[in-house]
Amino acid sequence: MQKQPTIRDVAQAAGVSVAVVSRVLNPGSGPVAAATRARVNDVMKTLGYHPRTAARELKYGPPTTLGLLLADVSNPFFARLADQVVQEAHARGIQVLLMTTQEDDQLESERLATLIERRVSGIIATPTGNNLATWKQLQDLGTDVVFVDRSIPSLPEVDVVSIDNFESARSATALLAAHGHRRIGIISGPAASTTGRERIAGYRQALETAGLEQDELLIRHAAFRGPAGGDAASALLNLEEPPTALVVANTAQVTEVLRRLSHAGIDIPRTLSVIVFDDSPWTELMTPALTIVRQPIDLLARHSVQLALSNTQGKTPGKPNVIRVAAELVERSSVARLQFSK
Amino acid sequence: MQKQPTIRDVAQAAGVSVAVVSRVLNPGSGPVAAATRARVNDVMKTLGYHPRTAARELKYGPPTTLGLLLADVSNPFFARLADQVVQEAHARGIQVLLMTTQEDDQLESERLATLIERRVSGIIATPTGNNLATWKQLQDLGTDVVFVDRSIPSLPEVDVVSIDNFESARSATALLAAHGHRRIGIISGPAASTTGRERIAGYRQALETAGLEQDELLIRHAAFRGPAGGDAASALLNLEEPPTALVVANTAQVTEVLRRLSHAGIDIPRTLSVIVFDDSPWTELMTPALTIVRQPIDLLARHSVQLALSNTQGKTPGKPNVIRVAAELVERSSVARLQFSK
DNA sequence: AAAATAAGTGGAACCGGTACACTTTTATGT
DNA sequence: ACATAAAAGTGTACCGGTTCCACTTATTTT
Repeated sequence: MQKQPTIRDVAQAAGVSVAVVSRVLNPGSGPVAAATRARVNDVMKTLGYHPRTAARELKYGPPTTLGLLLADVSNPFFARLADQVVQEAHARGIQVLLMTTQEDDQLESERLATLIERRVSGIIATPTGNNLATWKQLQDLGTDVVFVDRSIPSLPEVDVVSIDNFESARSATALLAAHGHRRIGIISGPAASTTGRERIAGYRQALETAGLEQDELLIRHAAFRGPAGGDAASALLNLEEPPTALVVANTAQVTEVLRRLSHAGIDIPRTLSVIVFDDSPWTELMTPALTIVRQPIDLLARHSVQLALSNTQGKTPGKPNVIRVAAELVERSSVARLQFSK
Repeated sequence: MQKQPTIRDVAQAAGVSVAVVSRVLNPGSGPVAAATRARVNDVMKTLGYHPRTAARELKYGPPTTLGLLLADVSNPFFARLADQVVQEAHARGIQVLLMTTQEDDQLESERLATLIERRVSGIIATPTGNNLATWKQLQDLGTDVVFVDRSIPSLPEVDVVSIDNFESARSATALLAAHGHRRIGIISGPAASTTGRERIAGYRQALETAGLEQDELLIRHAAFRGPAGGDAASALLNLEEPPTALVVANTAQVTEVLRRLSHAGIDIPRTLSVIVFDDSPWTELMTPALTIVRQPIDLLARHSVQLALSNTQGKTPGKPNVIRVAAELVERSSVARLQFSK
C-alpha cells in the first residue's frame, strides 16, 4: 500500500507544469504539443498514475454517479431492472451506486442520507412510501429523483416510470373473463401503493365490462415483503366459493404466491387458472408454462436513466414527467377455458 | 438547483470557526462545548447542510466504497450475491458501486479503470479471465481484490471465495451413480475457468469411485454467456447413446440449459434425471421439483466482503486467502432410480 | 494564590485535481 | 524583417472538508 502518484509527481517527472498534465488528462481543455502529450502519457504509464475521481468531483458536482435504490435485488424483477440500469448508465459513462431498502423506512432514510452526501446527480428508486420530507429535500437540492415501478401519491411532482398498471390488469382480467371465468381473484400490492391501486382499478373495470359481479373477498392486497403474499393466496383458496382464476399482480411476491399454490396441490390450470405479473425466464419452464404480463424492463430502465440525468444534460422537460410504457400479455398455458359457464 | 451550503456557511451562521463545525461532524476528533454543539447542529438542520463525501475522501482514501464487478446481475445467482454483498457492506457502513462485465474483457477493463480512479478500498469480482496486468496492478496499489465463484489460475496470489466445486460435483455425480445411472453427462463452465475444471474433476472422481467408464463425449464445457449452454445440452441429447442423467454445473446457464431440455420435450426424470447448480426459488416450483446443489450465497457474500475490507481493517491474514464453503445437495424429485441397471 | 492541566476555539495548511490569467515560444502574413 | 496572432506552457487560487498547532479561558492541584 504505497502512496499513489499525484498529478504533481507526473508533472515533475515529465518536466512540465501540472496545468499541462491536466490538459493531457482532459483533451480539449487546452492546447498541448504532440511531443509533450506523448511524454506525459509515457510518464503516467510508467508511474502507474490514475487521476482521483474524488478530487475531480470536488470542483464540480459529480454528474458521474447515479444512485439506484431498490427494495431487494434478489427479486428477479428488480435484479433485471438493476442490470439494465447499470448497462444504460455505463453506456453514458455514469457509475451506479446500488443500495437496497428491504422495504424498510428506516433503512431507506439512511441510504438517502448517504446518497445526499455523495451528491449523486440522480436517484432511481422504488420508494417504500415514507420519508416524504427527505424526497422533497432531494428535489430541492436539484437531484433528479425518479420513481420506478411505484410512486408516492402525496409526491405528485416526482417523475415516475412504470408500466400502464391499469391497462395491464384490465387486459389480463379481460382475458380470463373471455375464457369463461366468472370468479376471478386478484392479489395486488399494498393498498397504499399506486401500483396496487391502479391494478385493482383495471381489474374492476374489466369485470364491469364483462358484466361480472364484484366480490370484495376476491380482492387481496399484499405487502411487498413478508408472508403476506402467500397468506393472501391461501385465503383465496379457502374461500367458501373459491376463484377459478387468479391474477397475481404483486410483482414483488409472485414466487411466494406460486409456492403456496404449489404446496396446496393446486392443479394449474385445471382447478385454477393463473396470470402473473413477472417475465422471469423460469415462468416459461414451468408446467404448465405460465401466462404472464411482460414488463418491458429495458424500457423502464432506459427511461429512468434518461430522466435521472435530465438535469445534468440541461433539459428539464416540464416536471413532473410521468412515463407509462405498455406491458405485453403473453399467453401460454396456465389459463383454462371453462366449459360449462354462464 | 441552488448552490448547497458548505461547512463555512454553517460556521458563519453559527458564529464559530470551520474547525468547530468539523469537530461536531466528527465526534471524538476534539472537544466541543455542549451548547456550541447544539447550536451548530441547529444551524446545520435549518440550512439543510450535508457534508460532501468527495471532499472528505480527498484527504484520506475512501474506506467507504467497495466495487462489485459481476458478470451479469440479471442472472439470479449473481443477483442474490449482489443483494447479499450490498447488505453485508451496508452493515459495515460501506457503499457498493455495482458494475457488470457481460463477460466481456474490454468492458471489464474499462470498469476496472473507473474503480481505480475512484480508489475503492476493495473489489469483489467474477473475473472474465483476462486483464491480468490490471488485476496485478490493483493488488500493487493496495486494493483488496477478491474473486468470488471463479478465479484465475495464473493469478494465484489473489483471494478467492467459492464453494467447494470439486466436492459438490463429486457428490452430485455420486448420487446419480447410486441411483443406478451409468451414463451421466455433465455441462460445466468453460475449460479455461477454475470453476469448470474443478467441477469436472469432481465428476471424474465420482465416476471412478463408482467404477463407471468415462466417456469424454459426456463431458461438455459451455461459455458463461451465449448459446453455448443450450447447444451443449442439445449435443448430449443427440448422442448415439445419450445420458440417462445430467449434472448442470454451469451456474450461469442453468436456465438456458433447462429451456433446451424443455423444448426438446424431455420428460424429467423419466428419460433424463437432472441435478443443477442453482438454488433459485423457482427450482422448487417446477414439476418435478429439481434436485439442486445449493450454494450458500450468504456465506459467499459475507466472506467476500470481509476479505475485501481486510486491508482497511488492518488485518492482512496471510495472502492469498482461499475460502471454500460447503455446498448442500438438496434432493427433490428430478432424479429417478433406474430399475434394470448393471 | 500560583502553577499546572484541561477544555474550548480559531487560523491555516493540506488533500489532488481544474481553470483562469498570464508569459513565452512558434507560426503566419506581407 | 517586423508586426501580429496563435500555440504552448506556467503559476496559483479554488473546490470543501480535516487536522495540526497556537491561543485563550476554565478547572484542578498542591
